[in-house]
Amino acid sequence: MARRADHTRDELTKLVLAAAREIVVEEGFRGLTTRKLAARIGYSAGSIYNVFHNIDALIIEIDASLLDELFEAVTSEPLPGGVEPALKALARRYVVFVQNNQNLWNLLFEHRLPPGEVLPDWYYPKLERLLAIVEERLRPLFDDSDAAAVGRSVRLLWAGVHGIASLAGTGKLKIISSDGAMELIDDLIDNYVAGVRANNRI
Amino acid sequence: MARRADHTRDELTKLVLAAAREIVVEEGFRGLTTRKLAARIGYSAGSIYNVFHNIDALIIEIDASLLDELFEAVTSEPLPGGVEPALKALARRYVVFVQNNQNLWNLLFEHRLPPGEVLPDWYYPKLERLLAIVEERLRPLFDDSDAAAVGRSVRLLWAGVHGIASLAGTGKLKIISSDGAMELIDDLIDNYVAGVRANNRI
DNA sequence: GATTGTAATTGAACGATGTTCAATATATTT
DNA sequence: AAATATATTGAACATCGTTCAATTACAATC
Repeated sequence: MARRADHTRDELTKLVLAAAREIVVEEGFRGLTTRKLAARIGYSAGSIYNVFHNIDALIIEIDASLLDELFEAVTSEPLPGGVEPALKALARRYVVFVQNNQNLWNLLFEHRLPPGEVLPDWYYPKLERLLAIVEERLRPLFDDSDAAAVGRSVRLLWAGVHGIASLAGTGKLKIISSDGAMELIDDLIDNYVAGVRANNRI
Repeated sequence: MARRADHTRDELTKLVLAAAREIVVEEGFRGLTTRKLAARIGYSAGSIYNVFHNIDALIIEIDASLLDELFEAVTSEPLPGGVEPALKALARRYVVFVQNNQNLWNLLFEHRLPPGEVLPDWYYPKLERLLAIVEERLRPLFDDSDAAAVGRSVRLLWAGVHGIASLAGTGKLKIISSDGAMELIDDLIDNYVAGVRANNRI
């Protein structure tokens, strides 16, 4: 059989992506194989390669859509005023999103590109605009001239929250129960921001 | 061929472990395969399964020895006095160790057990005694009665440093240059500890 | 409408992977 | 010397991602 006209190239792309997400949601990212994917959409494994260069490219696409959805989840409602409340609300939405999308989130953070491969250029802005939300709320704590310090804080908080959520999610370190993650994050924000206030006297 | 007496069971175990570490150091943890491992020690792939239940068990063993070495690296010299200097020194030794053992460290934090499998009981104390070092230095910041708060801080700082080192190491988020990781960690310690001091007034 | 060109789809194949296991050969015990 | 136990192997199994010649349907051209 060849050249069915069941779907356009574009439809097929979306079909593959949707089926891949389903598999990851149901079975985790170890369950995502080309043959299972092909079976689910009623095409052959080879057809996937007509639409994606390889499985890594597929995964990157899923990751990208996840980041878009995180942005959506984090910005859909207005944030409360005040630095700490805003940051805590952001972190809470982040953690809730991660918990609601555990398997997909694991895909995003546990998947490693083969050595030498790099993420496509369009990928990074999706992250940057997430960082920008944090930066906006953090800026009042710093002197206008000290843009470097703000950038540092944003990245530090992002990495910190990621570290907590990651260790809580995998349980690998047995450090943090999933419930306790939010507690730790609140602690981090409370004390870090207090420290910044104290050290910057603003 | 069968039943050579080249090595005792114990020697073979150590041979396998040593060869596995070499491979990971040289090629990253994706390079670690049973056949390559077998070839390097001059045995067949099947022999590895005489000594380790499977590859995951082997990796856990490598992880464990790495944690032991980290403990060694972190405690070999006395820490400076004062909370911030001690914590920063600890973090610095941690980061240096991670940088000096990048591929092995990636193995430790990127390897995931298959769903359902759990780490053996003897694994966790190796982590706990690392956390205990941090806790010892952090305790002066807290009221004696507030043991929960100290525990939170320890785990939070550990997860935060892990998050920073992890994102710096993988470059996946393009957030942090490897050089900048230490800067972020210092920032975290400086401001977090200042915040704890301010909030606890001790 | 017939001919040509283009692009999609497949199934088989390739070289890997982790793991299992009967067969075998050596040590050890009786 | 015979019997038992154990270490070792190599082939086999079921996977995996990926490639590609062959096939077929559609689109463009005449």
